Amino acid sequence: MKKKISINDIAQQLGVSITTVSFILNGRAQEKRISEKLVKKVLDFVQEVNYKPSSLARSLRTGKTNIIGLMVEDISDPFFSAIARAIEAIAYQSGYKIIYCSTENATEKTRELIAMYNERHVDGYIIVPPEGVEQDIKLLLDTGKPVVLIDRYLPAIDTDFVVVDNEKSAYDATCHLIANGYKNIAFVTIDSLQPQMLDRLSGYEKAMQANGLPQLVKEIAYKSSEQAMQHIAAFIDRKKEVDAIFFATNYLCVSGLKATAGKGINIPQSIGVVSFDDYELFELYSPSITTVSQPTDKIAEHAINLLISRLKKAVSDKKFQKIILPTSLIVRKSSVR
Amino acid sequence: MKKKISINDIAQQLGVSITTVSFILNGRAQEKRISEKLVKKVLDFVQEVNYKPSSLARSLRTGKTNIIGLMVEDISDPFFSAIARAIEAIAYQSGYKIIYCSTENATEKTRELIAMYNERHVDGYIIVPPEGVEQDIKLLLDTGKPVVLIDRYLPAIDTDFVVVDNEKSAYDATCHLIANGYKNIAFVTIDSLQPQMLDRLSGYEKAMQANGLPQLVKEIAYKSSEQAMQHIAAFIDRKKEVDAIFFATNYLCVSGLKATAGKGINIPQSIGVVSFDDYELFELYSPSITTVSQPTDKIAEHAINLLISRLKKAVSDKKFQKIILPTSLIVRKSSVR
DNA sequence: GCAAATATGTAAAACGTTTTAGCAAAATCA
DNA sequence: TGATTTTGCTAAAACGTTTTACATATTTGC
Repeated sequence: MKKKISINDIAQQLGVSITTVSFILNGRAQEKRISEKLVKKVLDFVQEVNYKPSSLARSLRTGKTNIIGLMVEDISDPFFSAIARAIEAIAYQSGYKIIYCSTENATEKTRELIAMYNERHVDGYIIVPPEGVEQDIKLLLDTGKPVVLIDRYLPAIDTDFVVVDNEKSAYDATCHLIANGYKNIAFVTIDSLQPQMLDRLSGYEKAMQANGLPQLVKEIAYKSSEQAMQHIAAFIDRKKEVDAIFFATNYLCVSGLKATAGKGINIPQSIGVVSFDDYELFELYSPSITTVSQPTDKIAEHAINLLISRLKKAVSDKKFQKIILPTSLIVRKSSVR
Repeated sequence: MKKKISINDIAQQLGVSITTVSFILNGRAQEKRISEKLVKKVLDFVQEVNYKPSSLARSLRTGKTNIIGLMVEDISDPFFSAIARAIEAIAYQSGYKIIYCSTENATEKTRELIAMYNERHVDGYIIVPPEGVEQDIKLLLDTGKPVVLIDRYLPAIDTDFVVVDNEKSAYDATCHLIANGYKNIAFVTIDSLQPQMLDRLSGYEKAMQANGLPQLVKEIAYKSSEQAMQHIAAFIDRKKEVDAIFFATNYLCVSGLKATAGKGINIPQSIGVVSFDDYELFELYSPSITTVSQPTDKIAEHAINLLISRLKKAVSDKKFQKIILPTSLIVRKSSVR
């Protein structure tokens, strides 16, 4: 079993000092007036023995790890995995690595994960925050670690965030259903106080109100896909008057489709459907499902660039950026009759 | 901005030595005969100031990071993300953290990622290997880092792996189509020499041969979902005699469904469909798609337990485990007529 | 020919842990 | 009482870097 080589070995074998090797490897040779001859000698040798500095030791010394912690709700949700991959790609180009994890929207798990990331000395965070982690995030900010929130923000926390215009998006989507002749439009959401959910609800409510239509909101306590399906099925059975459903998230819509699939309900004739968050399934489903599509690439781009710019300048100008992006309504068959 | 507290601060403020604090925190107090009184005093103080040891410093000293590198082909593919989440869950329970990334099945990217993980001193690896990374993996093994391969193995590398019985699975799935009266069954796969793909092909070939049926294999050079769709569409147009398609991966099948959707082709009447790898879409699609379902939980469980057991015992008994798991055929409407 | 400036490099501290080897005081023994 | 053992704790090295502050040789200026 081979032993890893260290900067010390390099220095010894070449008969120079560790300092010199370090300067050369960090591109400070000219500044430190190391002769070109020696620079070449060292670089060649380093190449030859395939020496890689220990990032552990380097981080210990510099206090920087070049690692960004990314915490999303569920890495297997296509919306979040799309964002994650986009963020990763940009970060790599700037020399940052991403380590990600799924919070499952659970407060306790998230707090533990934050503690773990903090312990691992990640340089900065991009977080999709569940409720109840305000104190933990404040702690990060207090210790000088930049935090960018995405998908939703925490009203109590003053920091950068990137979200979409949830209220307007929901308003527009609801109006689209109304324009297609639907009148008894139900809004199916999760029982959560998170701002993005409240904004979507508010958009729906305003649209219905503006059109003098009755509001019908169903909150699901999301435990599992199976349970959600049953609750939605029961809801549809009970509320015969409903002629359209606006699902507040993609996974609620999937559960909803499973619920209707069993009943032989005709979409879009007997019930119109619109969902938040696009998904490959919605494009291929029969009928295809109309969705509010979030600009995942833009979200990723803004978030990571914002974070990197914070990391670059040690100065923390207290001007936090609150970025609100527009969505696009992708009209498919499920909402047109 | 608060400063992080170190073991040194603890020791100073309590008027004891660093060594003592370290022993107590590592649960070696009794062994080292530290008085209970002092133990309590230290633990209380540590709790009070919420001290967390620097994992960087610890890792530098011990050579262990308690981090496992997980490299899958595409973290946004539901098959891989399911495995990733299961692995993560088990690893956490044993005190290991997972950092994952997507190789995109690209040799160069994977080699860079391996180098990066190595540089970060991860303790062990779980890898879905693309072609051409044999040397890099051999290097890891030579430096004493355990590596478990999943989904596929590398014939040239002797190490642990967990795969499914691809040949038998493909054989059975093909026989299922044959039993339902399909005769001109095409096998659509990617142009890859990876063993799991060759095994699936081989299973198809043997089944067709055993039943005296003509073989028709279409290899797609997978670049993008869009391109794959066009190639499959062209293939279907050209080969009018084909009455069933067996897709070798889930993403090929999705492209295939997009291709047929445009043509008004009737599944399962005019063309039967079976896919490798289950997927939520396949359950909800009309008609629902028959799939070869891989036991993602079992794969994850075996892989992580194998790796952890290697990490626990420094002894490397050269007996590598080659685990081959069975799949299950989930029969849905797309293949029954 | 001598001081000053420049060129080329290095010693050593620091980052925050773990761990080996050992020391002083108290307790036990004979 | 003096030798030995036990108890309770600690000094210092090591892990592999970065960086500050300085050292030595050579060249330049006059």
